[in-house]
Amino acid sequence: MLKITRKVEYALIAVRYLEETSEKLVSVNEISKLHGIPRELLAKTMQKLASANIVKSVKGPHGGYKTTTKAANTTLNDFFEILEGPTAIMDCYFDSGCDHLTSCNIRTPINKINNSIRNLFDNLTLADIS
Amino acid sequence: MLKITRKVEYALIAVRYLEETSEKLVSVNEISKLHGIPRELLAKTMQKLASANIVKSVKGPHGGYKTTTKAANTTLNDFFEILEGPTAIMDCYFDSGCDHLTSCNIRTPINKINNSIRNLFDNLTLADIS
DNA sequence: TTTAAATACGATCAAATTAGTCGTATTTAT
DNA sequence: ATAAATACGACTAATTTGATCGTATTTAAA
Repeated sequence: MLKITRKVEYALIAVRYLEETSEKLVSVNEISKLHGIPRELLAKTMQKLASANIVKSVKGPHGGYKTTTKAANTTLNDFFEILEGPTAIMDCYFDSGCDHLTSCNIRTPINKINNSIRNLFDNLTLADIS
Repeated sequence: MLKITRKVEYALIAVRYLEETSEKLVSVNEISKLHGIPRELLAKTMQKLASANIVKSVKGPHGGYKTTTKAANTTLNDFFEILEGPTAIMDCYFDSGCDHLTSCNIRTPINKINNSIRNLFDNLTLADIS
């Protein structure tokens, strides 16, 4: 519970590395070798960041990624959701295929926890945690 | 990521049910049937809460559980840790069997996220989310 | 214009975590 | 004695997460 996934870990590592070497294009290969991250997994992660405009991708030889201006201001909530879909402490929050809704006595607690976490991550940007 | 586990879910349901019917002893059987929770799993969960003094157990016929005075003031952090062990967003926080420590560029971010979450859950009690 | 280095993306396999079950022991009111 | 309850460890099943593979696409440079 409450562990971040590898995807998020790798994405954080990559974004921070890109910020350090800003301007220059950096390939997945380089990051993967330097930080001992499985290449293909990092590649997919970068693709998600690219389609959310956190990083810009350039194909072809000497291609790679660099951060966009958007990167630093991205909230943790957005960052997490880009990589793993909606953030919620329980699935019933979205799915609502729960059988026990009538007898459910933890809706209020779950909502409160949820809102607290969301509020926390909505107010922390990547820059804030650097 | 950031999902609560069934153990926590079941524990919350049980504690809230016990609070409603306070004073009276309630058996695992009753809670499990009423809320459609696997009996044995709930039983183990209650045993953890009992050994942490969140609830008091009474054995024998007409035995069961009831909440202690400690229950309502328990922080979410304690509650989660009783059920699942130390809360941290990454294992390297404890294990520190990480190979990449020298090249690790996300220690600061991880620490900041960790502290934020811990701070959040240290300042929310079971009573607060009711 | 071919080649090689890069991203893009879906499918599949492996590993780890979480959820649930089972068996047996212990306590205790009746 | 018996039955209803908690206590607890071992085991199995299901789900989620992590990693790999194959193939397509783009594009700089020989």
